Amino acid sequence: MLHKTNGMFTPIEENYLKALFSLANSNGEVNVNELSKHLNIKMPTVNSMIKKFAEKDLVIYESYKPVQLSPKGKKEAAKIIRKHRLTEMFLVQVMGFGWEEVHEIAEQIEHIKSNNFFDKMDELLDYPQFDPHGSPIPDKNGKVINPHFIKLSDCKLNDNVIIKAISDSSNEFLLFLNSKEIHLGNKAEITGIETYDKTFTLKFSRNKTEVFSKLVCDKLLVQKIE
Amino acid sequence: MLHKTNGMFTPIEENYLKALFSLANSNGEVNVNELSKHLNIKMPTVNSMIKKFAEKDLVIYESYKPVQLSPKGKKEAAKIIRKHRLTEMFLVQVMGFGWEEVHEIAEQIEHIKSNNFFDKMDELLDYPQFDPHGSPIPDKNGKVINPHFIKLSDCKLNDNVIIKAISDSSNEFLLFLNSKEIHLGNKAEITGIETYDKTFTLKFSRNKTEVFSKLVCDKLLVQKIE
DNA sequence: ACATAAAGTTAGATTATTCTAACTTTTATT
DNA sequence: AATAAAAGTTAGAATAATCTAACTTTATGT
Ligand SMILES: [Mn+2]
Ligand SMILES: [Mn+2]
Ligand SMILES: [Mn+2]
Ligand SMILES: [Mn+2]
Repeated sequence: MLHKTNGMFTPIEENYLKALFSLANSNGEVNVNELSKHLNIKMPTVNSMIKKFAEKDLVIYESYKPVQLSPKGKKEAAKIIRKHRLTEMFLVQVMGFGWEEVHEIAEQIEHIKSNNFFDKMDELLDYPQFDPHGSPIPDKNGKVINPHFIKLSDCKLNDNVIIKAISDSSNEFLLFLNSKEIHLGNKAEITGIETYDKTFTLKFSRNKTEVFSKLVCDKLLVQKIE
Repeated sequence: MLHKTNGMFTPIEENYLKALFSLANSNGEVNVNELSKHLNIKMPTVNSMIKKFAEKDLVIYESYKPVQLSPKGKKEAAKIIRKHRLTEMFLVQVMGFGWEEVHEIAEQIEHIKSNNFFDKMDELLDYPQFDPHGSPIPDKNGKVINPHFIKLSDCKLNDNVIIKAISDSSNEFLLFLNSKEIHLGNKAEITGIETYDKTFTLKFSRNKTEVFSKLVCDKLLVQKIE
């Protein structure tokens, strides 16, 4: 048989690639230990997969050093993240799921082998730039834009902001936001900042004011307006 | 660890179950050999899976005899077929795919583990009874209705029929029907039957008459009207 | 009925992914 | 610097799904 040449990965390999992409620090490095914890797979297993990836030139790797996705690996990872985020957007916009329901399903659908399928989603959604949690959707070539949103907690008194994304998409946080009826795109003015504990008061409209702890404000990514 | 109790199958097991369901003859029996050919998996491999299925009470099996799905196995198979057919309908109706494009994608999506996902499809499609090829969609409990459509080739001169389903969903046949602009739901009158070779002439409307070979008429399933 | 062919089974090997236990290297702490 | 802890590796085994080769049973065709 001819040796495998092209970019066809198993769902398992795809999950490793995504994890490597997400966990990369500013130098693009990932510790085997972090990867192991993130994937909930023991270190020796992760170690063998890393070695396999090094063979396939998906990562740059030397024993006892952190791993780094190669340009090729980064591109492949971004393509899978694209499928994940497109799927989440599709599930919310077309199928009517809540943003707290989509991650688990997208985690599976991202592995479907059919470019047509994801192209059709893209078309139906009119080529969205962001997923339902405000994360950017990589393009078909694996290029990701960096929208440089800022943390709400880094804003000043009287700033006017739009909520653009969240840095924690856990069920608990999403359900918390649901309970306060906070959605991406909401505009608000910062009408108070408690200096003692950095609690923010936000005025969304005449009849809607909310008080958020620093914990929450750290997770809300915004853009200033005006 | 506790032993696995409930109905959670691997995609591979699900494909075996579906194949057993589809290949069953009138007595519900399937030969290992047919199964092997259908799945494109060698007989010894199929043999071991059958034995595993027998352990799990999904099939009734004795050495050197044909296999039979148990009631439990039949129910599980029908649930997967339900997901396959719902998906095909969704891909055509909601996403705008052609009926010749959906099978391969559905073959993968049928394995997604999320009842919510398929329930949402069902709801969006308003609880369809048939897939895009006219095959009945089993209900949530694995119950399948038998619509007893008849072969066009079994109809008589001057019969009026509606095309309800096709018994061959191969790409070639679907593209042939596309080229003639034949769709499910089309009505026609049989205006001619060549006795020599059973070629049918069908009048679809004032300006549309088609001549179909017996090969084609055998694959078109219809309902008589009036 | 006997021989051959077809279908089905068993045995043993292979690949992918995972684990635990034991070992090595690197990092942190006294 | 010595030691302990953490991180990383290696070795060896397990499971699921697959294969080929060899064997057995059943069916078929004279
Ligand atoms: Mn997600
Ligand atoms: Mn995944
Ligand atoms: Mn199909
Ligand atoms: Mn399938």
